[in-house]
Amino acid sequence: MAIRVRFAPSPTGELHVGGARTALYNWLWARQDGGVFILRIEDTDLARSERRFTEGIVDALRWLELDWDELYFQSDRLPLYRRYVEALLEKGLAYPCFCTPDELAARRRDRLARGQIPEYDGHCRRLTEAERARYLAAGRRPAIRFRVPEEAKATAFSDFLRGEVRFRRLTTGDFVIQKSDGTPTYNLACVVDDHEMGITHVLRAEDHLSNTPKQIWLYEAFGWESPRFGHLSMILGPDRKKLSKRHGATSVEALRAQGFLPEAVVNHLALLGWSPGTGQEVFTRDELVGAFSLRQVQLSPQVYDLQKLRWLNRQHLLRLPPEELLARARPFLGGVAAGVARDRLLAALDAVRPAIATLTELAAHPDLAVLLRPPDLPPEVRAELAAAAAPRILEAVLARLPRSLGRDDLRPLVQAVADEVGVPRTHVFHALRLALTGRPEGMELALVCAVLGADEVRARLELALEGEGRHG
RNA sequence: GGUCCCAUCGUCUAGCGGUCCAGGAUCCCGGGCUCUCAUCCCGGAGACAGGGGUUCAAAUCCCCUUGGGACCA
Repeated sequence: MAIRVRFAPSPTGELHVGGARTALYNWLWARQDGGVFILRIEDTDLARSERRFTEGIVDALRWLELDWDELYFQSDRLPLYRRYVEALLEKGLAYPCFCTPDELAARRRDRLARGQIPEYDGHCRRLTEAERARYLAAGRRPAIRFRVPEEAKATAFSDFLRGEVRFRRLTTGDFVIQKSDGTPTYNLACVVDDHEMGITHVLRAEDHLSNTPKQIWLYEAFGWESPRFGHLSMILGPDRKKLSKRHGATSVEALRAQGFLPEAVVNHLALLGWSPGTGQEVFTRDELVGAFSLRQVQLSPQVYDLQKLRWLNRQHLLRLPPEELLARARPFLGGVAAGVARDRLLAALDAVRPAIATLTELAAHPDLAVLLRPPDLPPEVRAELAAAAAPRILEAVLARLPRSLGRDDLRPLVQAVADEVGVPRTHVFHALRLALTGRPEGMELALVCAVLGADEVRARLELALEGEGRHG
Protein backbone atom coordinates (compact mmCIF):
# COMPACT_ATOMS: atom_id res chain seq x y z
CA MET A 1 0.00 0.00 0.00
CA ALA A 2 1.28 3.43 -0.87
CA ILE A 3 2.09 5.76 1.97
CA ARG A 4 0.05 8.80 2.91
CA VAL A 5 2.15 11.46 4.62
CA ARG A 6 1.51 15.03 5.57
CA PHE A 7 3.14 18.31 6.41
CA ALA A 8 1.14 20.18 9.03
CA PRO A 9 2.42 23.70 9.74
CA SER A 10 0.76 26.19 12.07
CA PRO A 11 0.40 29.60 10.44
CA THR A 12 1.90 31.47 13.37
CA GLY A 13 4.93 32.67 11.44
CA GLU A 14 6.79 32.30 8.18
CA LEU A 15 7.88 28.91 6.91
CA HIS A 16 11.27 28.42 8.53
CA VAL A 17 13.98 26.12 7.25
CA GLY A 18 13.22 23.43 9.81
CA GLY A 19 9.61 23.21 8.69
CA ALA A 20 10.68 23.36 5.08
CA ARG A 21 13.01 20.44 5.59
CA THR A 22 10.27 18.38 7.22
CA ALA A 23 7.99 19.22 4.30
CA LEU A 24 10.72 18.29 1.83
CA TYR A 25 11.48 14.92 3.41
CA ASN A 26 7.79 14.05 3.48
CA TRP A 27 7.43 15.17 -0.11
CA LEU A 28 10.48 13.24 -1.31
CA TRP A 29 9.23 10.14 0.41
CA ALA A 30 5.75 10.40 -1.07
CA ARG A 31 7.08 11.10 -4.55
CA GLN A 32 9.50 8.24 -4.64
CA ASP A 33 6.97 5.87 -3.15
CA GLY A 34 4.08 6.83 -5.41
CA GLY A 35 2.34 7.93 -2.24
CA VAL A 36 0.22 10.91 -1.29
CA PHE A 37 1.56 14.15 0.16
CA ILE A 38 -0.97 16.13 2.16
CA LEU A 39 -0.70 19.74 3.28
CA ARG A 40 -2.69 20.50 6.39
CA ILE A 41 -2.81 23.98 7.85
CA GLU A 42 -3.15 23.74 11.62
CA ASP A 43 -4.91 27.02 12.24
CA THR A 44 -7.14 26.19 15.17
CA ASP A 45 -5.31 28.54 17.49
CA LEU A 46 -7.31 31.59 16.49
CA ALA A 47 -5.30 33.91 18.68
CA ARG A 48 -1.94 33.14 17.09
CA SER A 49 -2.82 32.10 13.54
CA GLU A 50 -2.81 34.71 10.83
CA ARG A 51 -4.07 34.55 7.31
CA ARG A 52 -0.99 36.22 5.90
CA PHE A 53 1.17 33.47 7.39
CA THR A 54 -0.99 30.81 5.78
CA GLU A 55 -0.56 32.53 2.46
CA GLY A 56 3.16 32.94 3.04
CA ILE A 57 3.63 29.26 3.84
CA VAL A 58 1.63 28.16 0.83
CA ASP A 59 3.61 30.55 -1.39
CA ALA A 60 6.89 29.32 0.00
CA LEU A 61 5.99 25.68 -0.64
CA ARG A 62 4.91 26.55 -4.17
CA TRP A 63 8.15 28.36 -4.73
CA LEU A 64 10.06 25.30 -3.55
CA GLU A 65 7.83 23.27 -5.88
CA LEU A 66 6.76 20.92 -3.12
CA ASP A 67 3.36 20.26 -4.62
CA TRP A 68 0.68 18.64 -2.49
CA ASP A 69 -2.05 16.22 -3.46
CA GLU A 70 -4.58 17.28 -0.85
CA LEU A 71 -5.02 20.46 1.16
CA TYR A 72 -6.93 20.91 4.42
CA PHE A 73 -7.52 23.69 6.87
CA GLN A 74 -8.25 22.68 10.43
CA SER A 75 -10.34 25.79 10.92
CA ASP A 76 -12.83 24.25 8.45
CA ARG A 77 -13.13 21.17 10.60
CA LEU A 78 -13.98 22.47 14.06
CA PRO A 79 -17.35 20.65 14.27
CA LEU A 80 -15.56 17.39 13.57
CA TYR A 81 -13.20 17.78 16.51
CA ARG A 82 -16.08 18.71 18.79
CA ARG A 83 -17.95 15.60 17.76
CA TYR A 84 -15.01 13.39 18.66
CA VAL A 85 -14.51 15.17 21.98
CA GLU A 86 -18.20 14.58 22.63
CA ALA A 87 -17.67 10.88 21.96
CA LEU A 88 -14.88 10.71 24.52
CA LEU A 89 -17.05 12.52 27.06
CA GLU A 90 -19.83 10.01 26.54
CA LYS A 91 -17.47 7.11 27.06
CA GLY A 92 -16.20 8.73 30.23
CA LEU A 93 -12.72 8.98 28.77
CA ALA A 94 -12.76 12.75 29.08
CA TYR A 95 -14.32 15.19 31.50
CA PRO A 96 -15.06 18.90 31.81
CA CYS A 97 -12.58 20.91 33.87
CA PHE A 98 -13.71 24.17 35.43
CA CYS A 99 -10.41 25.24 36.94
CA THR A 100 -9.41 28.77 36.00
CA PRO A 101 -5.87 29.59 34.88
CA ASP A 102 -5.26 31.36 38.18
CA GLU A 103 -6.37 28.37 40.21
CA LEU A 104 -4.22 26.06 38.15
CA ALA A 105 -1.20 28.29 38.50
CA ALA A 106 -1.62 28.56 42.25
CA ARG A 107 -1.90 24.81 42.73
CA ARG A 108 1.06 24.21 40.42
CA ARG A 109 3.17 26.51 42.62
CA ASP A 110 2.04 24.53 45.63
CA ARG A 111 3.08 21.25 44.10
CA LEU A 112 6.44 22.65 43.09
CA ALA A 113 6.98 24.03 46.58
CA ARG A 114 6.34 20.57 47.99
CA GLY A 115 8.73 19.05 45.47
CA GLN A 116 6.03 17.34 43.45
CA ILE A 117 5.75 17.08 39.69
CA PRO A 118 3.76 20.13 38.49
CA GLU A 119 1.20 18.08 36.64
CA TYR A 120 -2.55 18.64 36.70
CA ASP A 121 -3.82 17.44 40.05
CA GLY A 122 -7.06 15.91 38.81
CA HIS A 123 -9.17 18.46 40.67
CA CYS A 124 -12.17 18.13 38.33
CA ARG A 125 -11.76 14.41 37.69
CA ARG A 126 -14.53 13.31 39.99
CA LEU A 127 -16.96 16.21 40.12
CA THR A 128 -20.56 15.21 40.72
CA GLU A 129 -23.31 16.30 38.36
CA ALA A 130 -24.45 18.76 40.99
CA GLU A 131 -21.01 20.34 41.26
CA ARG A 132 -20.75 20.63 37.48
CA ALA A 133 -24.17 22.25 37.36
CA ARG A 134 -23.11 24.73 40.01
CA TYR A 135 -20.01 25.72 38.03
CA LEU A 136 -22.04 26.09 34.85
CA ALA A 137 -24.62 28.17 36.66
CA ALA A 138 -21.80 30.38 37.90
CA GLY A 139 -20.94 31.04 34.27
CA ARG A 140 -17.78 28.99 34.02
CA ARG A 141 -16.99 27.60 30.58
CA PRO A 142 -15.22 24.27 30.99
CA ALA A 143 -12.21 22.99 29.13
CA ILE A 144 -12.27 19.28 28.36
CA ARG A 145 -9.53 17.09 29.72
CA PHE A 146 -8.52 13.64 28.62
CA ARG A 147 -8.60 11.11 31.45
CA VAL A 148 -5.16 9.54 31.25
CA PRO A 149 -5.40 5.91 32.35
CA GLU A 150 -3.03 5.02 35.19
CA GLU A 151 -1.56 2.10 33.31
CA ALA A 152 -0.73 4.39 30.40
CA LYS A 153 1.69 6.44 32.44
CA ALA A 154 4.54 4.35 31.17
CA THR A 155 4.42 3.89 27.43
CA ALA A 156 6.66 3.02 24.57
CA PHE A 157 6.47 3.08 20.83
CA SER A 158 8.68 2.16 17.95
CA ASP A 159 9.95 5.22 16.13
CA PHE A 160 10.72 4.25 12.55
CA LEU A 161 13.84 6.39 12.58
CA ARG A 162 15.05 5.94 16.15
CA GLY A 163 13.82 2.54 17.20
CA GLU A 164 12.21 1.88 20.56
CA VAL A 165 11.42 5.03 22.55
CA ARG A 166 10.35 4.32 26.10
CA PHE A 167 8.74 6.81 28.48
CA ARG A 168 8.99 5.70 32.07
CA ARG A 169 6.24 8.00 33.27
CA LEU A 170 4.15 10.89 32.19
CA THR A 171 4.76 14.31 33.62
CA THR A 172 1.57 16.13 32.77
CA GLY A 173 -1.42 14.32 34.16
CA ASP A 174 -4.78 14.69 32.44
CA PHE A 175 -4.26 17.04 29.55
CA VAL A 176 -6.65 19.43 27.85
CA ILE A 177 -8.08 18.30 24.52
CA GLN A 178 -10.59 21.10 24.04
CA LYS A 179 -10.11 24.62 25.30
CA SER A 180 -12.89 26.50 27.07
CA ASP A 181 -13.61 28.42 23.87
CA GLY A 182 -14.52 25.13 22.21
CA THR A 183 -11.46 24.83 19.96
CA PRO A 184 -9.41 21.63 20.04
CA THR A 185 -5.85 21.50 21.29
CA TYR A 186 -3.00 20.44 19.06
CA ASN A 187 -2.90 16.80 20.16
CA LEU A 188 -6.59 16.20 19.69
CA ALA A 189 -6.93 17.85 16.30
CA CYS A 190 -3.75 16.19 15.09
CA VAL A 191 -4.90 12.71 16.06
CA VAL A 192 -8.40 13.17 14.64
CA ASP A 193 -7.02 14.46 11.36
CA ASP A 194 -4.25 11.94 10.96
CA HIS A 195 -6.86 9.24 11.44
CA GLU A 196 -9.52 10.82 9.23
CA MET A 197 -6.99 11.50 6.49
CA GLY A 198 -5.63 7.98 6.55
CA ILE A 199 -2.09 9.08 7.34
CA THR A 200 0.15 6.02 7.41
CA HIS A 201 3.39 7.63 8.57
CA VAL A 202 3.93 10.73 10.64
CA LEU A 203 7.35 12.13 9.79
CA ARG A 204 7.91 15.22 11.90
CA ALA A 205 10.60 16.96 13.94
CA GLU A 206 11.88 15.95 17.33
CA ASP A 207 10.01 18.72 19.13
CA HIS A 208 6.93 16.51 18.82
CA LEU A 209 8.59 13.44 20.26
CA SER A 210 7.27 14.04 23.76
CA ASN A 211 3.75 14.59 22.41
CA THR A 212 3.68 11.15 20.91
CA PRO A 213 2.61 9.18 24.02
CA LYS A 214 -0.38 11.46 24.51
CA GLN A 215 -1.38 10.97 20.92
CA ILE A 216 -0.99 7.22 21.23
CA TRP A 217 -3.36 7.18 24.22
CA LEU A 218 -5.87 9.16 22.23
CA TYR A 219 -5.68 6.62 19.41
CA GLU A 220 -6.29 3.90 21.98
CA ALA A 221 -9.19 5.79 23.53
CA PHE A 222 -10.81 6.17 20.12
CA GLY A 223 -10.08 2.56 19.28
CA TRP A 224 -8.07 3.53 16.22
CA GLU A 225 -4.92 2.08 14.84
CA SER A 226 -2.21 4.71 15.11
CA PRO A 227 0.06 5.65 12.23
CA ARG A 228 3.76 4.97 12.56
CA PHE A 229 5.87 7.81 13.91
CA GLY A 230 9.32 8.96 12.93
CA HIS A 231 11.08 11.94 14.44
CA LEU A 232 13.66 14.00 12.60
CA SER A 233 16.29 16.04 14.39
CA MET A 234 16.01 19.77 15.00
CA ILE A 235 17.77 22.45 13.00
CA LEU A 236 19.68 24.84 15.23
CA GLY A 237 21.22 28.27 14.84
CA PRO A 238 24.97 28.92 15.06
CA ASP A 239 24.52 29.29 18.83
CA ARG A 240 23.13 25.76 18.88
CA LYS A 241 19.71 26.97 19.95
CA LYS A 242 16.48 26.18 18.15
CA LEU A 243 16.43 28.30 15.03
CA SER A 244 14.41 31.48 15.39
CA LYS A 245 14.02 34.97 13.99
CA ARG A 246 17.01 36.32 15.82
CA HIS A 247 19.24 34.05 13.75
CA GLY A 248 18.56 36.17 10.69
CA ALA A 249 17.50 34.59 7.42
CA THR A 250 15.73 31.56 8.79
CA SER A 251 12.59 31.65 6.70
CA VAL A 252 12.22 30.40 3.17
CA GLU A 253 10.72 33.74 2.31
CA ALA A 254 13.85 35.52 3.49
CA LEU A 255 16.11 33.19 1.53
CA ARG A 256 14.07 33.86 -1.56
CA ALA A 257 14.37 37.60 -1.04
CA GLN A 258 18.12 37.23 -0.68
CA GLY A 259 18.40 35.75 -4.14
CA PHE A 260 18.73 32.06 -3.42
CA LEU A 261 17.39 29.64 -6.00
CA PRO A 262 14.62 27.26 -4.89
CA GLU A 263 16.54 24.29 -6.27
CA ALA A 264 19.54 25.31 -4.19
CA VAL A 265 17.45 25.70 -1.04
CA VAL A 266 15.91 22.28 -1.65
CA ASN A 267 19.33 20.77 -2.31
CA HIS A 268 20.76 22.32 0.84
CA LEU A 269 17.83 21.27 3.01
CA ALA A 270 18.04 17.74 1.67
CA LEU A 271 21.70 17.55 2.65
CA LEU A 272 21.02 18.99 6.08
CA GLY A 273 20.44 15.74 7.90
CA TRP A 274 20.61 13.37 4.99
CA SER A 275 23.52 12.07 2.99
CA PRO A 276 23.51 9.94 -0.14
CA GLY A 277 26.64 8.14 0.98
CA THR A 278 28.15 8.64 -2.45
CA GLY A 279 29.77 12.01 -1.95
CA GLN A 280 27.48 13.71 -4.45
CA GLU A 281 26.66 17.22 -3.28
CA VAL A 282 24.79 18.89 -6.11
CA PHE A 283 21.38 17.41 -6.82
CA THR A 284 18.49 18.31 -9.04
CA ARG A 285 15.05 17.79 -7.61
CA ASP A 286 14.60 14.61 -9.66
CA GLU A 287 17.92 13.24 -8.53
CA LEU A 288 16.85 13.81 -4.95
CA VAL A 289 13.62 11.93 -5.46
CA GLY A 290 15.68 9.06 -6.77
CA ALA A 291 18.44 9.10 -4.17
CA PHE A 292 16.71 10.10 -0.96
CA SER A 293 16.38 7.49 1.75
CA LEU A 294 15.24 7.71 5.35
CA ARG A 295 17.85 5.10 6.21
CA GLN A 296 20.49 7.74 5.72
CA VAL A 297 19.07 10.49 7.90
CA GLN A 298 21.14 11.87 10.74
CA LEU A 299 19.48 11.88 14.16
CA SER A 300 21.67 14.48 15.81
CA PRO A 301 20.60 18.10 15.44
CA GLN A 302 22.27 20.16 12.73
CA VAL A 303 23.45 23.73 12.69
CA TYR A 304 22.10 25.77 9.83
CA ASP A 305 24.96 27.15 7.77
CA LEU A 306 24.58 29.77 5.05
CA GLN A 307 28.09 29.11 3.68
CA LYS A 308 27.15 25.77 2.24
CA LEU A 309 23.91 27.18 0.86
CA ARG A 310 25.85 29.94 -0.87
CA TRP A 311 28.17 27.43 -2.46
CA LEU A 312 25.29 25.25 -3.60
CA ASN A 313 23.40 28.25 -4.89
CA ARG A 314 26.40 29.12 -6.99
CA GLN A 315 26.56 25.58 -8.36
CA HIS A 316 22.92 25.73 -9.38
CA LEU A 317 23.28 29.24 -10.77
CA LEU A 318 26.17 28.05 -12.93
CA ARG A 319 24.04 25.25 -14.35
CA LEU A 320 21.14 27.47 -15.44
CA PRO A 321 20.70 28.05 -19.20
CA PRO A 322 21.22 31.79 -19.97
CA GLU A 323 17.55 32.36 -20.74
CA GLU A 324 16.58 30.80 -17.45
CA LEU A 325 19.20 32.81 -15.61
CA LEU A 326 17.67 35.97 -17.00
CA ALA A 327 14.19 34.89 -15.97
CA ARG A 328 15.36 34.21 -12.43
CA ALA A 329 17.40 37.39 -12.19
CA ARG A 330 14.66 39.64 -13.59
CA PRO A 331 12.92 40.40 -10.27
CA PHE A 332 16.24 41.43 -8.76
CA LEU A 333 17.56 43.61 -11.55
CA GLY A 334 15.49 46.72 -11.03
CA GLY A 335 16.84 49.81 -12.79
CA VAL A 336 20.17 48.25 -13.78
CA ALA A 337 18.62 46.50 -16.74
CA ALA A 338 16.24 49.26 -17.79
CA GLY A 339 16.36 49.85 -21.52
CA VAL A 340 19.07 47.29 -22.16
CA ALA A 341 18.73 45.05 -25.20
CA ARG A 342 17.89 41.45 -24.39
CA ASP A 343 20.97 39.97 -26.06
CA ARG A 344 23.27 42.28 -24.20
CA LEU A 345 21.53 41.43 -20.94
CA LEU A 346 21.83 37.70 -21.55
CA ALA A 347 25.52 37.95 -22.37
CA ALA A 348 26.24 40.23 -19.43
CA LEU A 349 24.49 38.04 -16.86
CA ASP A 350 26.22 34.99 -18.23
CA ALA A 351 29.59 36.74 -17.99
CA VAL A 352 29.12 37.97 -14.44
CA ARG A 353 27.74 34.79 -12.94
CA PRO A 354 31.02 33.07 -12.01
CA ALA A 355 31.71 35.98 -9.69
CA ILE A 356 28.58 35.77 -7.56
CA ALA A 357 26.70 33.41 -5.27
CA THR A 358 23.19 34.88 -5.19
CA LEU A 359 20.84 36.75 -7.50
CA THR A 360 21.05 39.83 -5.33
CA GLU A 361 24.81 39.81 -5.67
CA LEU A 362 24.43 39.35 -9.39
CA ALA A 363 22.15 42.36 -9.68
CA ALA A 364 24.42 44.49 -7.51
CA HIS A 365 27.72 43.45 -9.05
CA PRO A 366 29.72 46.39 -10.45
CA ASP A 367 30.75 44.32 -13.48
CA LEU A 368 27.13 43.92 -14.45
CA ALA A 369 26.40 47.65 -14.40
CA VAL A 370 29.54 48.27 -16.41
CA LEU A 371 28.58 45.76 -19.08
CA LEU A 372 25.10 47.22 -19.44
CA ARG A 373 25.97 50.89 -19.84
CA PRO A 374 29.05 53.11 -20.06
CA PRO A 375 30.44 53.94 -16.64
CA ASP A 376 30.95 57.41 -15.28
CA LEU A 377 34.68 57.77 -15.05
CA PRO A 378 35.69 59.02 -11.59
CA PRO A 379 38.13 61.98 -11.49
CA GLU A 380 41.07 59.86 -10.39
CA VAL A 381 40.48 57.51 -13.31
CA ARG A 382 40.33 60.45 -15.72
CA ALA A 383 43.55 61.73 -14.30
CA GLU A 384 45.23 58.40 -14.77
CA LEU A 385 43.98 58.10 -18.32
CA ALA A 386 45.40 61.51 -19.11
CA ALA A 387 48.81 60.71 -17.67
CA ALA A 388 51.91 59.08 -19.15
CA ALA A 389 51.38 56.76 -22.09
CA ALA A 390 47.67 56.18 -21.48
CA PRO A 391 46.34 58.45 -24.25
CA ARG A 392 48.75 56.96 -26.77
CA ILE A 393 47.72 53.45 -25.71
CA LEU A 394 44.06 54.17 -26.21
CA GLU A 395 44.68 55.84 -29.55
CA ALA A 396 46.68 52.86 -30.70
CA VAL A 397 43.94 50.44 -29.64
CA LEU A 398 41.35 52.52 -31.48
CA ALA A 399 43.47 52.53 -34.60
CA ARG A 400 43.81 48.75 -34.55
CA LEU A 401 40.28 47.90 -33.42
CA PRO A 402 38.80 45.23 -35.70
CA ARG A 403 35.23 45.23 -36.90
CA SER A 404 34.33 42.39 -34.60
CA LEU A 405 36.02 41.64 -31.33
CA GLY A 406 35.84 38.05 -30.09
CA ARG A 407 37.16 36.76 -26.81
CA ASP A 408 40.37 35.51 -28.44
CA ASP A 409 41.04 38.71 -30.34
CA LEU A 410 41.99 40.98 -27.49
CA ARG A 411 45.27 39.41 -26.45
CA PRO A 412 47.05 39.78 -29.82
CA LEU A 413 45.69 43.29 -30.11
CA VAL A 414 47.04 44.25 -26.70
CA GLN A 415 50.39 42.70 -27.53
CA ALA A 416 50.62 44.68 -30.76
CA VAL A 417 49.76 47.91 -29.00
CA ALA A 418 52.27 47.22 -26.25
CA ASP A 419 54.99 46.69 -28.84
CA GLU A 420 54.00 49.79 -30.77
CA VAL A 421 53.85 52.15 -27.80
CA GLY A 422 56.76 50.50 -26.06
CA VAL A 423 55.10 49.68 -22.74
CA PRO A 424 54.56 46.39 -20.88
CA ARG A 425 51.46 44.47 -21.85
CA THR A 426 49.97 44.95 -18.39
CA HIS A 427 49.95 48.71 -18.89
CA VAL A 428 47.84 48.31 -21.97
CA PHE A 429 45.40 46.02 -20.17
CA HIS A 430 45.23 48.43 -17.28
CA ALA A 431 44.56 51.54 -19.35
CA LEU A 432 42.02 49.72 -21.43
CA ARG A 433 40.27 48.41 -18.35
CA LEU A 434 40.06 51.85 -16.84
CA ALA A 435 38.74 53.37 -20.02
CA LEU A 436 36.15 50.67 -20.60
CA THR A 437 34.96 49.98 -17.07
CA GLY A 438 36.12 52.89 -14.94
CA ARG A 439 37.54 50.48 -12.39
CA PRO A 440 40.96 48.92 -11.76
CA GLU A 441 39.58 45.44 -11.19
CA GLY A 442 36.88 43.24 -12.57
CA MET A 443 36.30 40.28 -14.83
CA GLU A 444 38.59 39.14 -17.61
CA LEU A 445 38.98 42.03 -20.03
CA ALA A 446 38.67 39.91 -23.15
CA LEU A 447 35.26 38.85 -21.89
CA VAL A 448 34.27 42.45 -21.25
CA CYS A 449 35.17 43.30 -24.83
CA ALA A 450 33.36 40.28 -26.21
CA VAL A 451 30.19 41.20 -24.38
CA LEU A 452 30.40 44.87 -25.30
CA GLY A 453 31.23 44.25 -28.94
CA ALA A 454 33.60 46.26 -31.10
CA ASP A 455 31.24 49.20 -31.61
CA GLU A 456 30.62 49.73 -27.93
CA VAL A 457 34.33 49.38 -27.19
CA ARG A 458 35.12 52.04 -29.78
CA ALA A 459 32.46 54.34 -28.38
CA ARG A 460 33.75 54.00 -24.85
CA LEU A 461 37.35 54.55 -25.87
CA GLU A 462 36.40 57.70 -27.75
CA LEU A 463 34.45 58.89 -24.79
CA ALA A 464 37.43 58.32 -22.54
CA LEU A 465 39.80 60.14 -24.87
CA GLU A 466 37.38 62.99 -25.26
CA GLY A 467 37.10 63.33 -21.51
CA GLU A 468 40.83 63.28 -21.27
CA GLY A 469 40.96 66.11 -23.80
CA ARG A 470 38.40 68.16 -21.90
CA HIS A 471 40.09 67.72 -18.59
CA GLY A 472 43.61 67.69 -19.91
C1' G B 1 12.53 20.57 38.20
C1' G B 2 10.75 16.09 35.41
C1' U B 3 10.67 13.26 30.79
C1' C B 4 12.74 12.14 26.12
C1' C B 5 16.36 12.53 22.15
C1' C B 6 21.34 13.16 20.49
C1' A B 7 27.12 13.05 20.45
C1' U B 8 33.15 12.08 14.04
C1' C B 9 37.13 18.26 11.56
C1' G B 10 34.28 25.44 12.90
C1' U B 11 29.87 23.65 9.75
C1' C B 12 27.25 19.52 6.69
C1' U B 13 28.69 14.56 6.65
C1' A B 14 31.07 9.11 5.12
C1' G B 15 31.97 5.29 8.39
C1' C B 16 27.09 0.50 10.19
C1' G B 17 33.86 -4.57 14.61
C1' G B 18 39.27 -5.40 11.34
C1' U B 19 40.49 -2.37 4.55
C1' C B 20 40.58 4.40 9.45
C1' C B 21 47.63 6.98 12.51
C1' A B 22 39.33 8.27 10.05
C1' G B 23 37.30 9.77 3.76
C1' G B 24 34.37 13.81 1.13
C1' A B 25 32.12 18.81 0.95
C1' U B 26 32.10 23.74 2.84
C1' C B 27 34.80 27.50 5.34
C1' C B 28 39.91 29.17 6.36
C1' C B 29 45.24 29.41 4.88
C1' G B 30 49.23 28.68 1.05
C1' G B 31 50.63 27.90 -4.10
C1' G B 32 49.52 27.70 -9.46
C1' C B 33 46.79 29.93 -13.67
C1' U B 34 46.14 35.13 -14.93
C1' C B 35 45.99 42.11 -17.17
C1' U B 36 43.41 43.02 -11.99
C1' C B 37 39.39 41.11 -8.46
C1' A B 38 37.07 36.62 -8.74
C1' U B 39 36.28 31.76 -10.90
C1' C B 40 39.17 27.40 -11.70
C1' C B 41 43.25 23.79 -10.45
C1' C B 42 46.76 21.89 -6.73
C1' G B 43 48.31 21.66 -1.63
C1' G B 44 47.75 22.49 3.83
C1' A B 45 45.54 22.99 8.62
C1' G B 46 41.34 20.83 11.09
C1' A B 47 37.38 15.65 14.41
C1' C B 48 36.07 10.03 16.60
C1' A B 49 33.72 14.52 24.19
C1' G B 50 35.88 11.66 28.68
C1' G B 51 36.12 7.09 31.45
C1' G B 52 35.05 2.10 32.07
C1' G B 53 33.77 -2.51 29.98
C1' U B 54 32.76 -6.60 25.77
C1' U B 55 36.20 -8.56 21.99
C1' C B 56 42.07 -11.38 19.29
C1' A B 57 40.38 -6.43 17.38
C1' A B 58 36.11 -0.59 18.63
C1' A B 59 34.88 5.77 15.70
C1' U B 60 31.72 1.44 15.18
C1' C B 61 28.48 -2.83 20.65
C1' C B 62 27.17 -1.98 26.27
C1' C B 63 27.41 1.13 30.81
C1' C B 64 28.62 5.63 33.43
C1' U B 65 30.06 10.75 33.31
C1' U B 66 30.06 15.17 30.65
C1' G B 67 28.02 18.14 26.98
C1' G B 68 24.12 19.79 23.56
C1' G B 69 19.01 19.87 22.24
C1' A B 70 13.69 19.30 22.73
C1' C B 71 9.18 18.87 25.35
C1' C B 72 6.02 19.51 29.74
C1' A B 73 5.34 23.10 32.50
